[in-house]
Order: sequence, then structure tokens, then C-alpha cells
Amino acid sequence: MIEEATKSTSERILDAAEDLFARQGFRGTSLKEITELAEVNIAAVNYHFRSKDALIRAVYERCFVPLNEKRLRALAHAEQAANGAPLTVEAVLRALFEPMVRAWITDRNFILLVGRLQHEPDSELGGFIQRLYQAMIPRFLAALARALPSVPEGELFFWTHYLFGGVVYTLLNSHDMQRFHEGQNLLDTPDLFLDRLIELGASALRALAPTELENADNHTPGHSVHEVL
Amino acid sequence: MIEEATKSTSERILDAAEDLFARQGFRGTSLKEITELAEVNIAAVNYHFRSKDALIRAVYERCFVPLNEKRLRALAHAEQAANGAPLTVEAVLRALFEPMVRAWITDRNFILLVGRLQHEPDSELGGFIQRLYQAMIPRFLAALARALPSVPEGELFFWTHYLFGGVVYTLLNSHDMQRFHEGQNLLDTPDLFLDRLIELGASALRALAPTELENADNHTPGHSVHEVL
DNA sequence: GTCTATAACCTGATAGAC
DNA sequence: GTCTATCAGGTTATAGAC
Repeated sequence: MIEEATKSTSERILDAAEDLFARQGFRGTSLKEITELAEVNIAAVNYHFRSKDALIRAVYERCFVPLNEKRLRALAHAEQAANGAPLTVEAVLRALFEPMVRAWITDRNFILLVGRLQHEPDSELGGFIQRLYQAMIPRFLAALARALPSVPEGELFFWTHYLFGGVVYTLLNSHDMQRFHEGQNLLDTPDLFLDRLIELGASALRALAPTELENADNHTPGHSVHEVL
Repeated sequence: MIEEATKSTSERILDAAEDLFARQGFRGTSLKEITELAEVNIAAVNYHFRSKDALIRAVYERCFVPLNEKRLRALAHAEQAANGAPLTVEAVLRALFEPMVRAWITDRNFILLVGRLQHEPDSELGGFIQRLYQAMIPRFLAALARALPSVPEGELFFWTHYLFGGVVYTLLNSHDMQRFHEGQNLLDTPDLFLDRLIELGASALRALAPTELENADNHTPGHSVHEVL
């Protein structure tokens, strides 16, 4: 996020745009502000990117593509370790949530940009991001369905989406913790937060199938996706 | 949301502003758009409200105050029914969530406006809304602490905030259900959604206190706050 | 590739007639 | 209370010199 002299003009523009879009939104940020923060000429945006809309898409692509790759790689890695056996719910949720939480630690812009997207449901940008997610969701849903075969996929999707939303909201509104309740909170210890989150999420999804036994032999709650990244 | 000829100019402006702010944000909405949708003169905004900022606060006040009143009234009603005994976790969560879900059914602008606030953390508006919530949170936290006395309040707040966030995200991104998974979903049956949500949330909060027994005598999962409104 | 200059337009806010 | 007219400034985008 810090503009270095070595970075190219287009990278400096992307850095500045990411920062300002995250904080102020798309419409709330002018090209003038972006180019001033990036310390480039105002005309450079229209030269390197075609328009403001194209710049927005470039910013999102740079954020989302690597994160979704990490998630899919973490899932593939867990499946490889399971050696053909169905994954535990915990393993699937960890592959889904850990990259996002780790990204949040190093770069809080990402979660802000995710939040911004909730208000662009019909735009061209929304469809663009939708395509990115649509490649990921079937993979994770299939893994969850193998972990909990007796739960209808529709319910699995609905409540995993709910749990996912809680993570986004919690990270997005992390200041609420200091604002409304003094003292330490779980976000100060992301590893502990992840463990508790996965524990809570897994028990919630398991509760959808009261009679489900599920194979618990390769249950590794402390296992981290961190090492594969 | 429908402009009627009988409504006053300031009400027409508030309706139009609420609609456009919800869809486009504050910075993304011009006074010209608002006055055109409201079918009033452009100068009327500065006459009835002092400025655009004051209009935004008026819109939020009109949305938030009644909802928080409903939540507090539902909690007070449940406590009255419990006759001095601690409430169940379910009863507290229902008082917290039901007014929001019911508001979402009739007016989806509200949840969009809530979402917009996540990106105004430092502004004067953020502080304004914070004061509204700050009146509510201690009341609900106290009720939860009575229901689960062995759980530290910090953890109760953190995970209730998480569960709350999941509701906001789910309602805000309700289109995801149709987008990513065909067929019926829980949001088509809000009463069932509420029951499942409260069930899931209560078991999640109870899991924070493994040794907790808790009084389950006035446990009424199907009880609705609807009748008191 | 980078700059200046400028076009064409929209913004919030206000003054003053009715 | 409601209107027109207008202010000073900001907006995206582009044309053309270097």
C-alpha cells in the first residue's frame, strides 16, 4: 500500500485506487484524488486503464483472484491429505475462512472492498465478481456435501453463507469490539478466533443433520492452512 | 416508499432520499436525483433540511429509532412475561433479530442503509448511529449475561455480534440464494428462518459455557414478538 | 509515456422573485 | 413554501504538445 519509487505508474494507481475505494467507495472517490495520492498525472488513469469503471474492475481482480486461489489450493491440499476420504466440516471451513482472516491481518482494504460489493448487486462489477465466486462455490459445496451427506445442499449453502457473512461482518466492523465493549477481544488473537469460529461453524452445520454420525477419524481442529500458502 | 400526493414535501424528500441512499450511497446520490424522484423543487431540500448531511441524519433517524424501540420493547415484554426470572437465550435473540427480519420483509431499504453504515466508521453520522446502539447493547448484554451467567460478557458480546452480522449479511445478500443455488430457500419463509436462526444462535452461545445447565422452563422457541408490535 | 489545457457536465448551496 | 437563476467549484474524459 505504500507507494515506492520503484513501482510502475499503473501499480501506483492501483494501490491508491484500492485504498481510496475501500475507504470512500467508487462514487465517493474521484480520479483526481487517486492520481494525487499515487503522485501521477491525472491523465495517466485514462491512458493505462480505459476508464474509471475499468480501473475498479482491475482493483477487484487484483484482490480477489489471489485470495480465491488460496482458498481453492487450501481445499485441494486438505483433500490430498485426506487421501480420498471425505473431509471433516472443520477442514472445509478452515480452507474457506483462514485465507480471508489472514488477508485481513495484513491488509484490511480487502474486507472493506468485499463490503462495498454488497451494494453493487446489479452492476457490471457485481456480475464480474459473481463469476469469480461461481468457480469456487461448487467446489466447497461438494466438499461440504461429502462431509455431511444427509444435509440437503440448499441448507448447507444457506447456513455456510450465513457463517461466511458473520466473518465478513465481524472483520468489517472490528472496531465495534473496542467501541462497545472494553478489554481484549478475539480479533487480537486471530488463530484463536479461527479455531473458535470453525468449532462454532462446524457444530452449527452438524446440527442440521441430527442423526448424522460422520467420520471423525481425520478430525484435526488445530491444523492450519497457513503452511501451504 | 411510494410517493403519494397527500404526503408533505419533506416526507416525499425523506422517502426519495431513503430509497436512493440505500441503493447508491450518500456520495453516490445527488440532491438533484432526490428532488427529481420526490417530484419537488431542487431548492426544497435546503429549505426543509439545512444541508445534505442533515438530510442523511434525518433519513437514518427515521429508520433506526423505531426499530430499536421495537427491539427494546420486545425485550421488556419478554422480561415481563418471565416474571423476574432470567430469560432464555432464545428469548433474547428473538427480541434482537425478529424486528430486523420483519422490517426487512416490508422494507428492504432498511438493511441496505445498515450496510452502508459499515463504511462510515469515523464520520459524524457513524457517531450518531453509535449513540443509538449504545443505548441498546447494554440492555441486551445484561439479559444474555443473566441467561448464561458463566460466560464472560466479552465472549457473549463478540459472538452475538457475529450472529447479528450473519443476519445482516444474509438479508443484505439475499439475492445470493437465487444466484448461486437454485430452488427454494429459507428467506422465502421468514418465520422458519427466524426459528432456525434462533435455534442455531442459542446453541452456539450455549456452547461457550459447556458446563452451563441454565433454566429451560420458560423455553418457548415458537413464541413470536410479532404480537406485541 | 507523460504532461497541460480544456471541453462538457454535474455538484451543493444560495439569493431573490412570487 | 415554492420557484428560477446562478454561483463557485468539482467531475470524467480527451485532444494535442513534448
